[in-house]
Amino acid sequence: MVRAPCCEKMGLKKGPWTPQEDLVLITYISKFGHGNWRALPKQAGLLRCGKSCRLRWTNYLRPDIKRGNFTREEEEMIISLHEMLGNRWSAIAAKLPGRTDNEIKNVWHTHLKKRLSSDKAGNQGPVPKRRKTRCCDADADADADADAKAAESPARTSCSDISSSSDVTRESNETEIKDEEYCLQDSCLEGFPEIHESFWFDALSTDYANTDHPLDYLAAPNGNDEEMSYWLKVFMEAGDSLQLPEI
DNA sequence: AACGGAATCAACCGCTGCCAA
DNA sequence: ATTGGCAGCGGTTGATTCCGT
Repeated sequence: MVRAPCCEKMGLKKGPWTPQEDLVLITYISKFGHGNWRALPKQAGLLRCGKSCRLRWTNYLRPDIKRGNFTREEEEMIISLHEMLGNRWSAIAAKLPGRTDNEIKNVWHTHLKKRLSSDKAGNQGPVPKRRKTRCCDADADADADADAKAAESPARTSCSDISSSSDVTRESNETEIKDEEYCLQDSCLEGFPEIHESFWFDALSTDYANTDHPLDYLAAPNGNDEEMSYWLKVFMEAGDSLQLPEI
């Protein structure tokens, strides 16, 4: 097999995602889904490889992700599932709605492994000092909010269950678009113009820039499908010859 | 207040398996 | 049966944040 060139060699960006990139990705996937990760960044105007986009979406941006501290019950579940399944993090994540394999893997390595070893030694394991995501959960209240929001989410599926974003976007936006129409065959993508990265960035609102998380803005009281369409229109109208594709 | 070590977690790397040609 | 392209997975890394001194 021939390995695809790495992002760096292709002149693609690496490292932490900016809120602007997040918004571009969320907006694009909400509107068009992600049938083809490899084609997505180009179509959306992102200087990222498809792999990076997929990871960002599945581990961080999906609307059904449950953020905040793991509950004791979740931790116990991870431990027992790990006994059965081993390091099959995606399989474990499938049993824990709203949790990603990456997150579970991190928790295992940082908390649970230590706790287990200290339990075996007969100690009460050290209580995790903190768990704070970098841009979502500023404190415990935020954690609680995140949990509450997650609980309100109509249908949370695990990372592993998501092979197409259409489930998520459809349900969250209450649209009735069929899979065939929503999935990104190349023909579907043709309607979406290729946009230079700077175009999106220039079009961003300050409101969005002041939120902690892209979804905080998009999931705000007005954050619905119409909101998405509105922003897309704003973006499109900022350009000269760009048009919303027909879906 | 400043510093250094520890903890955390987002993101990357590289491999595997699946599928279509 | 073989090859190439892709998505997904698990391991690992490195930047950031926290906490104790």
